[in-house]
Amino acid sequence: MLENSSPASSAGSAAGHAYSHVLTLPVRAPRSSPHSDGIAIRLPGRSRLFDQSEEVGSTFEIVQGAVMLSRLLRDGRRQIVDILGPGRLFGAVMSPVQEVAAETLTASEIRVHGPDAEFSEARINNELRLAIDRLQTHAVLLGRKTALERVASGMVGLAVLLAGSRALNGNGPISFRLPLTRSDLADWLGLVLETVSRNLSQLQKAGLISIEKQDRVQILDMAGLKQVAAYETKWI
Amino acid sequence: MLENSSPASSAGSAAGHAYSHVLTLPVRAPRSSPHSDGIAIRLPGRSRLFDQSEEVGSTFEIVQGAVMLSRLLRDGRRQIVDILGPGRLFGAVMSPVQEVAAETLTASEIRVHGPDAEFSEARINNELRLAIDRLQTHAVLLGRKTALERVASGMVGLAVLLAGSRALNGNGPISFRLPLTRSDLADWLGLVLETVSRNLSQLQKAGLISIEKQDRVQILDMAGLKQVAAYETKWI
DNA sequence: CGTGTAATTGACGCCTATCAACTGGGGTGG
DNA sequence: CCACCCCAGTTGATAGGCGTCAATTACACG
Repeated sequence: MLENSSPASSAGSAAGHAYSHVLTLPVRAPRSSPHSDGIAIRLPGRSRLFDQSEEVGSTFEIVQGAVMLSRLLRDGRRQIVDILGPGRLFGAVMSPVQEVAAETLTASEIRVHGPDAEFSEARINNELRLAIDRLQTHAVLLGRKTALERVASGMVGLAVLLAGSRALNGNGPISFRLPLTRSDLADWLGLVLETVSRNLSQLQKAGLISIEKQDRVQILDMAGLKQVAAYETKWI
Repeated sequence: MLENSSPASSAGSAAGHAYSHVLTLPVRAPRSSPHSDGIAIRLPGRSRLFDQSEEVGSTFEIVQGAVMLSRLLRDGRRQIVDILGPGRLFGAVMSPVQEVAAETLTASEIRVHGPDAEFSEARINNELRLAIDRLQTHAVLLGRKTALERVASGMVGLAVLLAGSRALNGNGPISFRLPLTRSDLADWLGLVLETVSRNLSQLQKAGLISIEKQDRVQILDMAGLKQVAAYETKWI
């Protein structure tokens, strides 16, 4: 027979979650008038917005903060498929049947729009196209980059997300708090957490970044980091 | 210093292309009246529709056949990010600035719509959402599946694309011609061509598929294949 | 029938996963 | 306020899966 040892090892990182105090808030569509532009709610980090395969009628708009979208295989393997920052939409408008789970990474302000909320088609199309572009970029990372390139790419991407796109070109040192655990990073970059840790250390030894207190990241040489990341020229 | 040996090995499979007689047809927007529903053209397999980073004003609609979208890293590493079948749209409407190259896989009939073509917003949104769903599914494959699972998933996906979605549930043997070389499959599944070949052989030895003349595929046990593929239940 | 390219298969090596021990930082309770 | 605990993170040793290199076979096309 055909022995296929599916590595359900990363299941541990998916099931037993990083933060035990995850609040699963019953976020539901606001009962307000139609055509409202939604109510804004404040959520702590690690709040579950909705689960994979859950029926979701609302569309969510990130006012500030960050949200990750992830998929699970039945044996528990997890892939974080996207990470979103301010301005981005997700939820009902982005996919009729939810195929992902959504969770805040940092304390966030999220605007919740009911099923009858009116977005301009141009806005929706634009958001959908942005999502496709990010997913295609990530496919290249997952399919064709080495572990070191992935980790470097991840740091560049998070710097842009958390410190603004000026991070890409400005040459002052950029710093931000890592809102992802090593296990999250691994599930985003298609690695295991030890490999993420090792390669972060390597980037640090090379003088490209520095990490303090495990989650304070400072990018010391953005140009060098992008080069290691095999970063595509046209981005953002 | 930081030694990063980027595996530009798959460059060979990207640069020196599989079929040397690729015709780069100057497909341009039809000069016909606005609001036309486009002209249909017939193309042989391996016709390049547009290149990565090329300015493309037209939107393409697959009447019949199949098209692959791919991205290249500067060192030549290639990732096939999506494979499309009849009914699908790609080109201008799908992304304002092209970030992918598009090439037919099989002899195809493609409808070319000029920049001012009118698609219903619902149609466009639906196409964009489908693309996102496929890309998310592929991210799970690239980030979290083993080589055997990837190859099995690829065969299931191609069966659906080339033999219709009835392939998924019907229990008669499904057969189709593989329109991808082993090198293409590798660039799609995030592997090298030898690994693809080995795992196809393994699926064959397990009695799940059979391959004749290198490109005649027959799926003998779809249920078993889906199981090996770690195929998600809700699909198509 | 001969040639060129794709595909298969084998041998080997390396990168990343796995397993395990240890370290560090934050929170809590005495 | 400090000591302890718990869990995230780091680092090392080892293993294994997939990539690499190379030789052979199969197939398509003249």
